[in-house]
Amino acid sequence: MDMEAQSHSEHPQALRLWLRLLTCTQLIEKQVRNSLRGQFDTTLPRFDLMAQLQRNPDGLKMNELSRRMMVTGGNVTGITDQLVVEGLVERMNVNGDRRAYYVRLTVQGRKTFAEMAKQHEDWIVSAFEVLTAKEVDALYKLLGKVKEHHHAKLLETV
Amino acid sequence: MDMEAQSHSEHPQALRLWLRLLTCTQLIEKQVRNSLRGQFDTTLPRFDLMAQLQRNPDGLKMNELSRRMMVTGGNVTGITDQLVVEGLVERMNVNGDRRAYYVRLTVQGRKTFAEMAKQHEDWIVSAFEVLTAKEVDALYKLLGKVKEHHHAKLLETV
DNA sequence: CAGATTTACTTTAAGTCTAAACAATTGAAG
DNA sequence: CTTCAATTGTTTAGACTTAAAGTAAATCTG
Repeated sequence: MDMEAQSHSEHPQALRLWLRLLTCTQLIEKQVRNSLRGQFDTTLPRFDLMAQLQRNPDGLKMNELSRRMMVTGGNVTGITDQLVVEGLVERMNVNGDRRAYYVRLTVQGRKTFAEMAKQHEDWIVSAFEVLTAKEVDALYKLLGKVKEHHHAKLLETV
Repeated sequence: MDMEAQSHSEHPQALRLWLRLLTCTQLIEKQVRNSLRGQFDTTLPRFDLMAQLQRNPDGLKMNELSRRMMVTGGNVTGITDQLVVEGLVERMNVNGDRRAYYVRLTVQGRKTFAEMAKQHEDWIVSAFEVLTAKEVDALYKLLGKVKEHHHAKLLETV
């Protein structure tokens, strides 16, 4: 029993697809959240922020984090504050711009994230292990079209 | 620039797929949230709850709503309270069980939801209009496998 | 039928997220 | 140089979400 249960047959196929897409994402996301909490006593937003920093060892400015994580700046402020208190990330001044700073992983942050990332990868691989390599690729391409279409629509009215 | 930007090539394809799945879902979901707020001054959770009730005209009990919406009971309590205040849903006693009640749409609720649902359907159809009917079907089936696999995994260890 | 367990729902505390208002700094135009 | 606009980040108010504890009613069990 979930979101897409009982989607009526008169609904266009697009609506059923949307409900299923949402259900799949939520199922996997909930499992990742629970595992992060149970095994590492942390949360998905914290993990996501650290993942961005792991990919950018020199650090990212707040607005860059905000853009990459697709959340508002105020949100990033709060999550960063917590990670700073936990000693996992640090704020560093930007030469020539006293408004901004770089956020980057501390040594402890890199170590902690590496452990989590390994587990996280296993969870994700497990979530899709039912698909063949070809199916993964097909799914990836189809979603790519949807994503590009969304992007194109945004530019349309500019 | 989004979540899946810069996913490193050494990451397994499953991880890239997950980031893209997440990105697609978030893009569409954010657009729906914004439109619901802008055009109807309401939120996605309120809409989702009303959508469940629309499909079940006789009403649903709180735990049924919770299961279908895949959120906790406490959450449903809060959303229902608001919709009751707004006159869009009502609580009705259940014969023979004084702990429970049915939640169902009021006349006003049905009317309001019908207007929103029409728009909502357009937004969703538009999100996937880039795909052919065959592609929609393929995507639907692939996600179905992922969903069933998740379900099967849960039963595994019982 | 009395006590214990389960079920249905609510409340609470804490984290997440947003939009909007705010503060500080930078940069550009006159 | 001065003013004005844009940029960077924070704060605030409000909604959503969860897990866990709490309340009340139903059900099971001896």
